[in-house]
Amino acid sequence: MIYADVIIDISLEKLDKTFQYLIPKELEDVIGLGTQVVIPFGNGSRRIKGYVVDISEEPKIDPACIKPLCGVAKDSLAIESQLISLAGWMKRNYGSTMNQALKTVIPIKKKESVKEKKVVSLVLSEEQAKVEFTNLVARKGHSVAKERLLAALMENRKIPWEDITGRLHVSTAIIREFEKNNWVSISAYRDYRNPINIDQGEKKDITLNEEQQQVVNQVFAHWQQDLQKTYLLYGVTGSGKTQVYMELIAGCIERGRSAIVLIPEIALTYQTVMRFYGRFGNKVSIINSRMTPGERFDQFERAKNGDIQIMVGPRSALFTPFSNLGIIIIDEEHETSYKSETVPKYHARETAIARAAMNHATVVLGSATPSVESFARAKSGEYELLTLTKRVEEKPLPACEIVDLRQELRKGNRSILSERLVELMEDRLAKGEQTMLFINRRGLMGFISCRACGHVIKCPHCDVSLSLHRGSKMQCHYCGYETEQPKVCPECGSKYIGGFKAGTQKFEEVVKARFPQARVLRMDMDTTKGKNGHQQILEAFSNEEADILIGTQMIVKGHDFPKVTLVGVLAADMSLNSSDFHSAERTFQLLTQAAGRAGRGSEPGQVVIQTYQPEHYSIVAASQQDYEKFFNQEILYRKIMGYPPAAHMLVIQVNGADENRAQMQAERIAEVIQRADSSVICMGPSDATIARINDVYKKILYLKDKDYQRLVKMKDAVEAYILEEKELKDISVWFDFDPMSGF
DNA sequence: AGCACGCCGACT
DNA sequence: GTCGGCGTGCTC
Repeated sequence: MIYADVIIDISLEKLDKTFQYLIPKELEDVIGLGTQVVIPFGNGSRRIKGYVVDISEEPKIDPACIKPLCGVAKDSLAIESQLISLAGWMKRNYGSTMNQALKTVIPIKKKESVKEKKVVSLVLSEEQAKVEFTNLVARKGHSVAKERLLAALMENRKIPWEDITGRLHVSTAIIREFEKNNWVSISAYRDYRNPINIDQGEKKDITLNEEQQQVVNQVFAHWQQDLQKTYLLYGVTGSGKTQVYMELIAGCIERGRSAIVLIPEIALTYQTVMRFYGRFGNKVSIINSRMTPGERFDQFERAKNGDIQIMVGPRSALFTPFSNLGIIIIDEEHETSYKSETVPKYHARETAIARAAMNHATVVLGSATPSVESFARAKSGEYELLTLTKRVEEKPLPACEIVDLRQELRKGNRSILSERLVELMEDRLAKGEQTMLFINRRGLMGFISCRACGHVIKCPHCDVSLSLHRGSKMQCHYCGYETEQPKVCPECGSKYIGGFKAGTQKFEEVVKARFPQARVLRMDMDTTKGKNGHQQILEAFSNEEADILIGTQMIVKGHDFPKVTLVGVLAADMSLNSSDFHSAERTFQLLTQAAGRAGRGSEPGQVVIQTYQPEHYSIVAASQQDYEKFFNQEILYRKIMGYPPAAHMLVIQVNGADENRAQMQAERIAEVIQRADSSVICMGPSDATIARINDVYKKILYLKDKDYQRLVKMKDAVEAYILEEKELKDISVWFDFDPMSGF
């Protein structure tokens, strides 16, 4: 007996679960994941449509209660089926429930998200209505609901559907009856929101340089036979990867296929988007995180209807329902934002390749600093490598210097600004050129510690250091807990307790004090809170309203400031010291990108990297802008240590409010894994880096194996165990394959 | 969403 | 007792 898990019309949140149906023998070959089927539903077995989301041989309920499904729906939408089977793929490979996977793939139509409002309007004339109303009243309280509705309609001839079922509390059966009696009419209307409220960009004719053209030709040549292939476009900063993307997209559209362009959220700026509008006009749509769910939903509808051919957006744009997808481009493919942080914890790169395989489409991964994983695959021939080695207009790479902060300290300079950096900044100020100072705040920064005993002030709920904010308030970044800064150390009573000076705010003060004549701008989470906070600051800096821009990661992503000739990296090792095997890779990427900001205009650029570890290979390679040198060192380290891409990892996180129970269950899960396959390396359980968030304890199991599918099997074994154990209700288990950030 | 079931008050 | 209306809960 083969059963199918069927999800009823996904647009309805209330029926957000699957139902099991028996697959008739003659349909066993026809029905697969994503097939749209007709099923008997509810009392009276009325026939409705649903999608097959899973197939199994085990009945989940009493088999006698399972009805056979009626058949395959004829007018089934190929795109939806495809996205549903993609969701199934994600469920299998990343670990989640089918519903979680479906929700990431298909946006749920909430009431407000589809702007399709049903309105009930009165057909009866005022006199007729009065007559009917008195008739109802004459029944002396037998039809209170009908009275309510009719009275409301007499006051207001048009009432939205939700108001009737909600505010008036009248059931739909009554509205239907009114309609049948021809008392009211029900009308629905919809209109799309259009995010493109910018004027058409000026069209620039782009001519590719020889190298770019060659890369494009290489892909086109392959398209003669087949579109399905994955490329890694490795191009140094400023080599014009975007032009190549656009040429490929144009070629794709000529062939009648659509394109998806993924861009990290942080780089999804006005500038970037305008380049696409400039070239492709109204064929393009965008989605971003600032849009409401409704706006995003509308853009997906436009894609489904074929109104647009190109979708530009962050990770989630991968699920744009194009039926004739031809190419998926992932810009800055090394970015961590391509890995989902919520279950299913999918990676856009792998998922894109899986989706492309369903459409016979091309995937192009682009980066100046490819992830070690991708570059290794390109080297092994799994991806085809395309390279751009020349900067557009042959601009030289900036000159890079490393400053050893240990020596600065020996010289007696306790400031965070080295002598060399100060000297160069003064020079730029005198010449009227701009400086960017980059600070990596994702380290141990801005916390309060005691210099006498070393005690660090932490959040009582989350076990992370509190950071100092304006005034003397201290706040937890995870849960928002706030407290007053203590005057003496709560541990030893020493009064030598204070901030570790290094937040962007603090740093801005230092720079302002050192260069009182300079105009300084700061860009971080605090100053970009407003709607266009980002853009305002970047525009101000671009218009030369400031001499110095201080900021975190967000200032190094893809903005062109021609007047910037000096980039200072304040403490390169900050990211180097995190407890994550990606730390060297992250550092190299950040440094390379920060350096790439210098010398975008006519004047050559200069870069100063301050560090306590000047001999570290990622810093040396970054200063020389030598990716391959870095890669060769890094891949060696990954191989020795058995980290991806040399092996695959699976992190299993066990969450529970009761620490002992979480620990015990984590141990049980470890046993389950050992029993399932003792050759898989399984470590832990141990505490997560942040052992407790919002009073939920997190225990970590960590598996390693060369074979990804073997880890998938371990995940399946754990899932089966959880399903079996009813007493696991109070704990939750998450899977994270090849994690990108710490855990 | 739609359908049955069961409760409740009024009327034969 | 029975009938119609209305709220509630379930649908493999």
